[in-house]
Amino acid sequence: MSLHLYDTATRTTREFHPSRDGVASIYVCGATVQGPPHVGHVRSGLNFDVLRRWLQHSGYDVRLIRNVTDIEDKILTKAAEAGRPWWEWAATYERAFESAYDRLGCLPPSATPRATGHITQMVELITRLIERGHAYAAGGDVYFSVASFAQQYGRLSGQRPEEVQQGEGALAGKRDPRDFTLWKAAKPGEPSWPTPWGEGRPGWHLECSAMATTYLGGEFDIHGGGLDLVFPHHENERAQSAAAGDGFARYWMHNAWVTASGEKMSKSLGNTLTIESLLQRVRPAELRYYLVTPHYRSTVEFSDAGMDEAIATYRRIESFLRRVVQRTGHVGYGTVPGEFAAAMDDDLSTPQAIAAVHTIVREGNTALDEGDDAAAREAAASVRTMTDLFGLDPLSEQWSEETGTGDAAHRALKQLVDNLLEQRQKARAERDFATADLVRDRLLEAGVAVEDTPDGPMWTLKDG
RNA sequence: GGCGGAGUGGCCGAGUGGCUGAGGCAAGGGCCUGCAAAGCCCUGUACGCGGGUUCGAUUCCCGCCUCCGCCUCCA
Repeated sequence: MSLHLYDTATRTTREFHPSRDGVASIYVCGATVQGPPHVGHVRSGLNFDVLRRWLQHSGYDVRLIRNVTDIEDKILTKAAEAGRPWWEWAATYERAFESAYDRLGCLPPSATPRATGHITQMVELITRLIERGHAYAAGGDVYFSVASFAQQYGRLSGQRPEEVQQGEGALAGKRDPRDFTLWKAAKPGEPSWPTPWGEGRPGWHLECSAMATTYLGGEFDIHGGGLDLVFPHHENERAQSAAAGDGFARYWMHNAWVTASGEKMSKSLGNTLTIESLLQRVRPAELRYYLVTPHYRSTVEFSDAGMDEAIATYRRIESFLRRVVQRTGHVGYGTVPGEFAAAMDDDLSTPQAIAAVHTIVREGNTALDEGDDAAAREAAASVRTMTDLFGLDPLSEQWSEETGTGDAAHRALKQLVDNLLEQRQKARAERDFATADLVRDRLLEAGVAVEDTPDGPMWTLKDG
């Protein structure tokens, strides 16, 4: 089976055929950098990171563009309220998003273009639209004429052009309430750029069309983003680009929400959970496991119980790999079982793919118990590869406990613990279990959990 | 009002016209273990409600109930 993806535009699952052989081009709507990232924002980044990894594994040269919206009403408002320059505000949260993606193990996109760096391309796109009769300038603003594109408008989101309303309200120069803004005339004190229609700044949707085609060409493969972007954002992007004569995206993918108490997590509801606060109590890999394991089109109801379950499950996989390393030394990468590949090819059915991981983990544990080291190693190698496709390989540089602890400090700790464990082993050999247990309790108090295995004691840092 | 998604065992969460409700978590029993932990094995009266189609529906069709989302900035 080859890769099939659910396409929002056709509401069907279609076989993936890239526009250029061997290359997969993806444009993902990234962050509007107006505040700190929360779990929901990051879920989107994570979902598309998994898609990207799977495409790469399938042999594609992946071009992934994830934009940064760094000019927009809210950024201006919030920065003004805080008495800070808007560009500093945007840069601050852009770094916060970068850091969150990074800590959660997202591979860096091919590029992360900013809206403010592509004004020229936007002006050019507007010019094309005006020439073709799909846009008009009015008093320094420029609008897209929905009526001029009515036969295609609304198809992505299933709206009827007659029913559509844009939220922008009745602006002065708008000829039709359904029209939307491509370019906004500058108000006094606002940042602005010169254009043939006067000083102004980008409208909401224009930047994505301009950036996507700048980097990926007039026609590209996948356009992704959160479900809430389908209308009006993506509908309008598509209209702009198609009206300008570009083929634009061939597949539209949308990830579902992270909810809290049944409601969508959003800033306006004030029920957001920032990455910053979450990572104070869970390890990044565990949070990633929680967000990446459910299907990307299913809502994730965020809960502590759910998080705890993810932690327990991830640790089961992790401890299997640790056991194998302890027994047999370094474990490399292996092959992916057919069920795993089939699940991933079926619109990234991650729940079934992860079930395949668990099956191999169980088989590998059994092999360990039976002393079949070769089988255990093979299972472990397979598990590493599968989890790596989720960005979760517990033995990877990114997640293994050896990193991030500070080398000298970690070496010292390792030596101290190993010494104590040596003493404990001696006590155990002499059947002095009181001493052995005392050592174990002391270590646990210090945050080091010890487990005895047939291959000797294993220890891990207990967090929290 | 327009468009769309969802309701499966104690919990999370797949899936299918009948064969064994995938997988995980939790629980109970067992094996292993100095103890603990981990691991392995075994155990589970499900598919929101009411109709219909069918030899047979959780799965298809109709109606209803409940929850959620987009249509205003939003991943």
